[in-house]
Amino acid sequence: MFLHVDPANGLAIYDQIVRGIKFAVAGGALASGELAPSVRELARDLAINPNTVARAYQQLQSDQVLENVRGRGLAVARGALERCRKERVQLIERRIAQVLAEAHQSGLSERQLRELIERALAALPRGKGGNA
Amino acid sequence: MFLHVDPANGLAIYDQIVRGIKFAVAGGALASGELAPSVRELARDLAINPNTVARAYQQLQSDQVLENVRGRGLAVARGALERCRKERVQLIERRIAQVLAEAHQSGLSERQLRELIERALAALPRGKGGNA
Amino acid sequence: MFLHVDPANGLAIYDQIVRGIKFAVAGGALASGELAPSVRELARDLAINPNTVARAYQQLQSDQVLENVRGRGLAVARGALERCRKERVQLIERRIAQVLAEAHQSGLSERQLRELIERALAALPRGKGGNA
Amino acid sequence: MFLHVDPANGLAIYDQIVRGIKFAVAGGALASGELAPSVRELARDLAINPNTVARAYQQLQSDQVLENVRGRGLAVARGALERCRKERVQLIERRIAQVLAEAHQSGLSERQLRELIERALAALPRGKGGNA
DNA sequence: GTGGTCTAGACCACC
DNA sequence: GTGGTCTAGACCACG
Repeated sequence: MFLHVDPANGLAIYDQIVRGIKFAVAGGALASGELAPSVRELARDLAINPNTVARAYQQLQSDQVLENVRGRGLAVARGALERCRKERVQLIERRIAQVLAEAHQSGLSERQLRELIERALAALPRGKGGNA
Repeated sequence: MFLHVDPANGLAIYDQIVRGIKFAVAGGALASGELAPSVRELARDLAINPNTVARAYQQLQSDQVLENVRGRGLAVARGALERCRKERVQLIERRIAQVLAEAHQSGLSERQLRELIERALAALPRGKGGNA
Repeated sequence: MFLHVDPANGLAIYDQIVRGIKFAVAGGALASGELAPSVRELARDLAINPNTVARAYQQLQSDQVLENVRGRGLAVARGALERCRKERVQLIERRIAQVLAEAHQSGLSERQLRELIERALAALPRGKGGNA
Repeated sequence: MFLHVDPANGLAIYDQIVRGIKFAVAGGALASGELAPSVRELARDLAINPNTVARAYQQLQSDQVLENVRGRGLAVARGALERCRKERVQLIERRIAQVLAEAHQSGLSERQLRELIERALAALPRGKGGNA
């Protein structure tokens, strides 16, 4: 399964699903035209309320990442790959900028910041990046 | 004034106050024993409800950053400086690690990440850090 | 209902709720994982304002006695039983020590003190203790 | 000085003064007819606000422990000794009963209670009791 | 003047 | 349905 959900994440569950699906599309795990897992199936797999999955899928439709294929389910929309890749970079870029700005404004010097960043980068699991 | 509040920040207002006071202590703007702005004064200055300030101050007391001096107001507690500095670094470290891990897990390579980070660092306002 | 509140107690209502819930956990009336009464329900039962209950529950969360289960309510946290038992004994021990020290310092002899204590113990309702 | 005040006691300062004076009378440190320290003197000695002392003295007058002697100050009233002794015992008795009842109701057995009490009694400073 | 508490009622996001 | 947040206004004790 390409999707994990952590109820204690702080982020809303439905939001984690939205992000998870978008990242799956951006990373190629879900190709254009392919069907996303059904609401019931995903809800069962993640052990969450189907309403929550439905809400996430609704937003993914309004974001034009998924589209309803009558009688078959929800498929990855045409053009979703580019949209998701762009959004992913934008999203991450914005969050990085925000966190760094906040940190800097709190009184830490850029030197101290770089040190923290290097430590964080060193702690990353190896060999997963670069698929997109 | 060493404190700003943005109601559209996503973060709760009372939480922004808590963080703001803690950062002010960590950065030396509020020294041990000094009185924090009174509930009513801060509420007036920030144009928010006194209860919201009171709630923030309440939490700051349970975090041992402020302490009640009966009839005079809330003073910065002994040991608050160290506590706030430690907490500031921990908080920022945790957020940086979280954002980078998320970004990396989303499929970006470390090289791409570094590029985004450099762009964000370059965009920081100069010459404010290093006070602590 | 395992919880009573007396507005004329001197102790703040929200504090009585905090203590009541902790004692309920310590005494086994609320087991780990079980949901505490909802804010609105408890407010209705105790005939007080929901905000007052919410405030108590807020503190119980920061004390790691309750934890938020999104959309379902507040559940007794893991480890809350031990925490509450320990705290109960500490709290009572501290109060007893404080009262006795005060009494002794006020000029009563230990003999007089013991007499008062025996009278108080004799006045206790029988057969309720010993559950923990 | 027969009087100590602890601003971090939780108990209001003026109340600590009231109790302190009453206990001083009950214990014989202040005899009937003797003058209590002046408001200014006591305020200086305890490093507190004169208003606070004045408030305590006001209550002591309404409790008939002190009485105004025109031009000389506040003297211990006739009959104050008996009144204070009685009140002292009542006060302590009530507090002991309350604490023990609370403790017992919280789920502790009488055996556990006795153990806590013995520990507290053992921790008392020796040889001060019995003056009254 | 200070903070502490409580009530009342509103709006929000989430499940 | 759940809790979380904010506003508004009142009353209290304390110094």
